[in-house]
Amino acid sequence: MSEEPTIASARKVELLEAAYRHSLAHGLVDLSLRPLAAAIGSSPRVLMFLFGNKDGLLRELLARARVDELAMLDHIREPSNTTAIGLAAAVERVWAWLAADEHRQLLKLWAEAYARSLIEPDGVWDGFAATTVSDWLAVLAACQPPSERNSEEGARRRTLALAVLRGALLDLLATADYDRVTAAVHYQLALFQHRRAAVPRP
Amino acid sequence: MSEEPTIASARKVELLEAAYRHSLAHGLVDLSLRPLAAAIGSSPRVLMFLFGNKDGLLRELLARARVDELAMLDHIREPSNTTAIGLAAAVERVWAWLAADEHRQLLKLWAEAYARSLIEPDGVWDGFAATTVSDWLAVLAACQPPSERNSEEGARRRTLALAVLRGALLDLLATADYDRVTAAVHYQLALFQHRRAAVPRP
DNA sequence: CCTCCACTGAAACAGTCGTGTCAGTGCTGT
DNA sequence: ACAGCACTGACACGACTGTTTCAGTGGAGG
Repeated sequence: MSEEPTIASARKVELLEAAYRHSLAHGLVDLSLRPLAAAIGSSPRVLMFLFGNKDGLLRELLARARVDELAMLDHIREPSNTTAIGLAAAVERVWAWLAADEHRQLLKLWAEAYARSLIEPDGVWDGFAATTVSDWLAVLAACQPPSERNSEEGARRRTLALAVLRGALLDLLATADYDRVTAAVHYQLALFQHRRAAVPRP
Repeated sequence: MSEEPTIASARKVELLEAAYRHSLAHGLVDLSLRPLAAAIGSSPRVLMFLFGNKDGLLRELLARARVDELAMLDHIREPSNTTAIGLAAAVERVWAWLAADEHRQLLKLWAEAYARSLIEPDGVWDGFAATTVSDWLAVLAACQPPSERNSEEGARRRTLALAVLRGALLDLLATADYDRVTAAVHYQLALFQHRRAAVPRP
């Protein structure tokens, strides 16, 4: 009666990786066990055995996608783990990663999960959107110099940086117009050089 | 043999409006005819008769949502139809509309349709994401003074403005942290006052 | 050798899906 | 009064869904 493993195993990670590749290509909306199993050389019976149920598989797929996302975030501050590289440099590096062709599928999957978690905040999608917001904000904060990091203006600046990156990403995913969107991001980088702008109206 | 109206009719617009309200509350992902019909006091048979098939209904729902979106865009330049109000003022007005509580559901529906059209570019969702990008960019361009409108920098500025609005919207929908996100948008408005920033590196 | 255990195949379960069929309603114009 | 049209109810069809039941594999450890 050990019908609920939920732990790792060689075959499980192998199938999860295959299912992940399939999800990157076809999205999660229409995911169903029989076609998925047929595509990755397995059977619905095995998927149920290894992941408990469909929600368990979905959860592990989202976790797998999150691994790729967090790996990117770690790479941002890589060259200098000790000194803060500044918000502008962080935005530039993140954008270089987001705009790369090979990440297009992953980012579309991310957008799908994000939107889904806005509509169905319960169950599998619970907190996905809110989690990525705080993940990214934390990384951007870590890139700010300490004096800026703890100020009110610093919080505004990193929330704004996150908005620019996410908004530009949405644009890029829809239009694939790399030049126009990248020019806009670089324009923002120039604006960011003006460290202390006039404080907005109260 | 008139089994395909696809045109307007009193009952049709009434049911479409009811289905639209239902979609705002529950999203489009799990929409299916029988529960929907039961919720809005109709029957799957009638929905099929009036909309042809489920895709027809979905198409009209997306069109209905687009009506609300375009009505907002028209309201942006309302007070002065003749003179351009400038990009910063346009962003401020759009953000006021986006951040209003009563539009939260519509904007979540919009996010869902946007993400879906990225993953399934064919069929019902065809071009939804790309269309909204160009719709909004056109409105922002119309708000720019003519001298700015046709310049390279003007194009960068409105693409950036769109990214800030969309990114801030994503943040707001996920965290509902109105104060933090609005402060970031206002910070960007201050940055926008510096009309001619240093040109980004080539 | 024999047992245990991770894994698998085939088939069936009850339920839901979109859609089609056939038969009506009830109101409108003539 | 009668024809026509917009709309509706009841029901069945085949396909597909997640999940379960039962019966096996095959290899590793005692």
